[in-house]
Amino acid sequence: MKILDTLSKNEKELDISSKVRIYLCGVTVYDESHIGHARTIIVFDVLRRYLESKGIEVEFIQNFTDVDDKIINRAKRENVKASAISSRYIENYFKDFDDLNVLRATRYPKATEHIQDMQKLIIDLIEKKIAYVSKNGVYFSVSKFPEYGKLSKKKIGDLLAGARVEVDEAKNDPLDFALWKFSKDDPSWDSPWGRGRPGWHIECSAMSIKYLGDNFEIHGGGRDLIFPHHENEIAQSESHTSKPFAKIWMHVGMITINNEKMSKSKGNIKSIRHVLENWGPNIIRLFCLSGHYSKPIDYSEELLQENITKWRQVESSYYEMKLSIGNGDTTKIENIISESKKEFDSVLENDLNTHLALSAFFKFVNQINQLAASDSLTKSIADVALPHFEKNGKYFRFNTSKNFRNGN
RNA sequence: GGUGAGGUGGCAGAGUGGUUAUGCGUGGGCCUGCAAAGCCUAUCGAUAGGGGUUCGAAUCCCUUCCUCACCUCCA
Repeated sequence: MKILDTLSKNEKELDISSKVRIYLCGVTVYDESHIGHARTIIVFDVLRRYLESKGIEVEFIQNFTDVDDKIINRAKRENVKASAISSRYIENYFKDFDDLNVLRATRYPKATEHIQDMQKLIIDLIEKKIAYVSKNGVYFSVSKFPEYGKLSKKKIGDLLAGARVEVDEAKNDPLDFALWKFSKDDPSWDSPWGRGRPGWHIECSAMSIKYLGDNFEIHGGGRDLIFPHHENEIAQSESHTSKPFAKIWMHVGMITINNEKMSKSKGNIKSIRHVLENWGPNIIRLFCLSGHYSKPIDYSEELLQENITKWRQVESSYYEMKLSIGNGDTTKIENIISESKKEFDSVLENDLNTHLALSAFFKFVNQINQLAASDSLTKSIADVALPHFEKNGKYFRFNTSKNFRNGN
């Protein structure tokens, strides 16, 4: 299987010689998840299901960032502990994503439960003189990692010219980023350097290495994480292990509304709960998979509506197969299925092109509906076609059986 | 300003040198008590503009314009 690797800018062959280890940067749990989160996670869900369907073992780790300024601010505003906020939205997360039929990850490590692991990593970086302690915390010294910028293709000089880096006299260099921030407020832990909390990026380095090792197969997330988050993760992790961090960096495009990124500040967020209530899980999954994962998808009623039409066709074919009777020749359907399988696999093997995979599936569905319309869909055909239908459907994890009023 | 990704029919989305797939939409028809769904059939492009390479370009090169993302937290 080939996957577009952000770092090398090439499609790279996924190593399936043994278990495939995937680390996906999850969400910061300070509010409801939105449809953009859903897209990234659904794309990885399909990747994972596809690999597993091929008999490949997948270890899938997805973190929760449960220590963060946004969580702390919200906790202050509501006058509760930060942990109350994060546990509320973790619960919320599982509710949303279970309803979206996303398989649970192998493990959901939380930042707050890996403070020791992060501190160990920071200690190592300080010993290597790549990190330093200053007035406000511990910082990573970007100048000690010559390859800094290799993922996002940024040059250090350009970054400085951007002049948007925060000015902080406690840092040796404006580009340096925090590994540990001193603070005595609510979520804080003792450390060799003083009480405080971890910086954002260090958790993913510490947890991915802990659970997946130094050099795992795929590290993923939304495109917006490329810089600075993943860039910083590479700097920390590779400085620590002296090995290439992830073999493939896979980034999922943004969901936009009127061609603008969904974001809190623009107030154009569509929460998963909202979309779920209005359209349901199948339509959301179809919508999220309707374009290539690396490109943006524009959220619109029109596109969702189109997916409703498609979903009805799928439902209809399932219903027809379930209700079919009689015997008949199955060679034609066997050929259709074998074509469909071939096409389905080959487009997914080619950088997980879910849009084309869905096309292959819809083509098959349409064939079934044609047979049904001409009264030639027999039970013997359905017996051959249903397993294929269900297998395809499983990759996308559509909810079928529940929805059929006349289903057996 | 820097970096990256793009600009293909009303919309979505393939196609990396040789009849511009496919789906949605739209028109007509079949089916149906009506509608929806389903099925059949028809229908649309001068592939952002301009130059170049070539027998031949959406596809390669140059150039102009436009869009988005990242450069601050972000899936």
